[in-house]
Amino acid sequence: MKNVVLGMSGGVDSAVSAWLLKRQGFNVIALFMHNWEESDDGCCTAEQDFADVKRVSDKLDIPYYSVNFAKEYKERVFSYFLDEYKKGRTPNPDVLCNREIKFGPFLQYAKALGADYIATGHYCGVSHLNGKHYLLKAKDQSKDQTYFLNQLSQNQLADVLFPLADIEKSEVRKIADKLGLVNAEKKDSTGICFIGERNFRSFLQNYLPNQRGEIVDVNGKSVGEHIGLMYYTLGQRRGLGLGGTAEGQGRWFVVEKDLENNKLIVSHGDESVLLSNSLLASSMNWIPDCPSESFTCTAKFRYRQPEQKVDVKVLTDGRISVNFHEKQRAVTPGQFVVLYDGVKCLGGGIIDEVYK
RNA sequence: AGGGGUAUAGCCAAGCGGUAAGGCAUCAGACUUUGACUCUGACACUCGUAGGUUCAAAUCCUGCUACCCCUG
Repeated sequence: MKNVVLGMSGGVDSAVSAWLLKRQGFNVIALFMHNWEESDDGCCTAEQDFADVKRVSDKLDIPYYSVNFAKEYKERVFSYFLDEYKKGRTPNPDVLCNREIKFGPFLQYAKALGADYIATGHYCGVSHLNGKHYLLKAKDQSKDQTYFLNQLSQNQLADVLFPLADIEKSEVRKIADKLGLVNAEKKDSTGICFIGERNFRSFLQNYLPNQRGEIVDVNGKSVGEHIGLMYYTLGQRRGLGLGGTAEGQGRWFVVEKDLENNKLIVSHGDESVLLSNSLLASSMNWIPDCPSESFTCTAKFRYRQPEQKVDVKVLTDGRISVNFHEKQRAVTPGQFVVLYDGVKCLGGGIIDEVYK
């Protein structure tokens, strides 16, 4: 009997994953990760989650353990997260969390425990052909999480199982309900992985100094004050506090950050200034290999966005240039561009430059 | 201290005697394993202020106050 170490979060997805794996004949071991030390009042959600892991594991009659990677998380994910914000970019920590934690120390720990495979409750699939490993989109397109896994290497994908590849989310809920799992109705978790949902501003404020500055419109006219550039991202409209003008109605959007002068540049009503035609991305990861020097495929520039048609060119330094068939709104440096060919996720990279 | 204009929620802004449109912001939900976007809902017993006319005023009249503009 093969051993599978399953990352169990306390949520319904990984719980049902455990049952599915067990039904497939695996010897399932649940492993809960504790990766963030709550220093503030964000009261013990991790403990709550672990309590759910216990109850689910008992119900399914599988052993469970807990492991703490808070140090690794801080060093490999959180530091990057803060660095990006310092540069005025908008990072996606959860992509890194997968590459650096779940498929890093967690994977190694599982192997040390004697795992033949690791598994997670991600909505995505994996397939293997001629020694190559492919990352596939989930059957439930609306929940597909390949975007967050675009940085996984061949080694990281070699021995992983994704039990939810072919199951709709609604089905997962039904199974949990039928099994009588305590988290059958538990709300999906959101917010930064392991850190959770919290007031973004007050959270960041604990780690980064913020400097108030001027908000100016596209013509350079001062229209307000911002509370620190790091709190804003391109295309954002909430939190600006800017009201109506005599010129007409419309919403204000963040168009650009001027780090040098600590100015936030906004546009009123006209969103066309947020549209771009192409981008440059680095830190490319290919799954399994770069298809060719230039090709056409689809891409996402952020999670939960419909795929867009693009032309990709691989540059000599390994970066890629991506041209959009249709202009895209608010493509943002720091976010990942993830490429797809049908159901296959081809990999992705970090957006460095965006061109109008 | 000559003349003219404007004063409606945090910001724009309808209303022109019959019992306060709309937009933005804000807040709350929904959506969401980033940050956003998006969607839904809430949001002026009151119209600068004090009086007056009227069955009835934000709407008409008068005084006051504030701001703006023009001429001195």
